[in-house]
Amino acid sequence: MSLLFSRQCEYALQAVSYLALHPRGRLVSIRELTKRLKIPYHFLGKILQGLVQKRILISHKGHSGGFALALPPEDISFYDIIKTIDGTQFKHQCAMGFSECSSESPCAIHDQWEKSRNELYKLFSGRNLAEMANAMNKPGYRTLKL
Amino acid sequence: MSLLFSRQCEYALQAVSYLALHPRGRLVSIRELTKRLKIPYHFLGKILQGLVQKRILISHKGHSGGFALALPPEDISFYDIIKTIDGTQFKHQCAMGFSECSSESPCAIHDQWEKSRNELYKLFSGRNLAEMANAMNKPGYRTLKL
DNA sequence: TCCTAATCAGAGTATTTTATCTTATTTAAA
DNA sequence: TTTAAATAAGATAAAATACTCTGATTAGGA
Repeated sequence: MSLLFSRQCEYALQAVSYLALHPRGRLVSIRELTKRLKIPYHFLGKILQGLVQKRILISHKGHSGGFALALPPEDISFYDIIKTIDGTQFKHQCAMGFSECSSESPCAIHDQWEKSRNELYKLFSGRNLAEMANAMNKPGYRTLKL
Repeated sequence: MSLLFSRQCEYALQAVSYLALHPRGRLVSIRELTKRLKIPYHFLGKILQGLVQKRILISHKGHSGGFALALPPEDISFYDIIKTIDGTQFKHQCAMGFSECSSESPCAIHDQWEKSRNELYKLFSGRNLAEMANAMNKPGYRTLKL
């Protein structure tokens, strides 16, 4: 089971991060992405297709084609990806699964969870892909490098 | 899609919270629980069966049977429930889905996510059901009351 | 021009999760 | 002692998610 996001969404975040490490406009093939990220080939194809339709990525068919960010990395946040794939439920959902949970009618852990959730929301929406890429290029980071 | 935990786990947390509101040892039927919590009858039956096998609950068959906490509510935390149903992945898992993510080989958001995750872990493991029940009995709380 | 390496698109399959059905068993109360 | 109200347990169904396959289209390069 995945934790915060669906598999699809996790894969999308990974792929988009990888694209952000490349110079603007440079096309990266599904082949390269799936090899590097260990994601099933056709599954990633589908996911990226979706992001093209949502105008987050662009793609070129044919020989030496591939995918690239549609916008400058400064203008894309993780949350932009998350909401196109998993929707916006992240901002509202109760941790215990109560549908009617709110500050007027809270569950036993409503306030604390809301606090953590807001911090996470800030993390995902407040930083753009350029900042992410910078962080990944610093010496300590090793998970995703060109 | 559920967020932090599986549906099963959410239902279990709801049910166990409801049991904690009752006097120690008082049996509550599946019927009452599912009515009160709007959980599918047989599905909750299965879930509670599992918690009985894990010795978190006790059950009595037959007329006026039902379920109750196996231990004093002071000795049960949300995390006790979570780990029997969803396992312990919550404590380790990377938000971006990288399997090799760690402080030695972190992803772009590793540190911040770890911080939030630890706070959440404290929330779920550091408070017991008695404290939860107290919180739920205070005036402001309305989601779950007897 | 023709071949090959790509994505595109949609259908199809597999797996996991969620939910239901059915029958058996237990037990308190009438 | 009978009956009704419970849980136990296994089988099955439905839905959601994850993944695969295939054929079409596109476009660069030999």
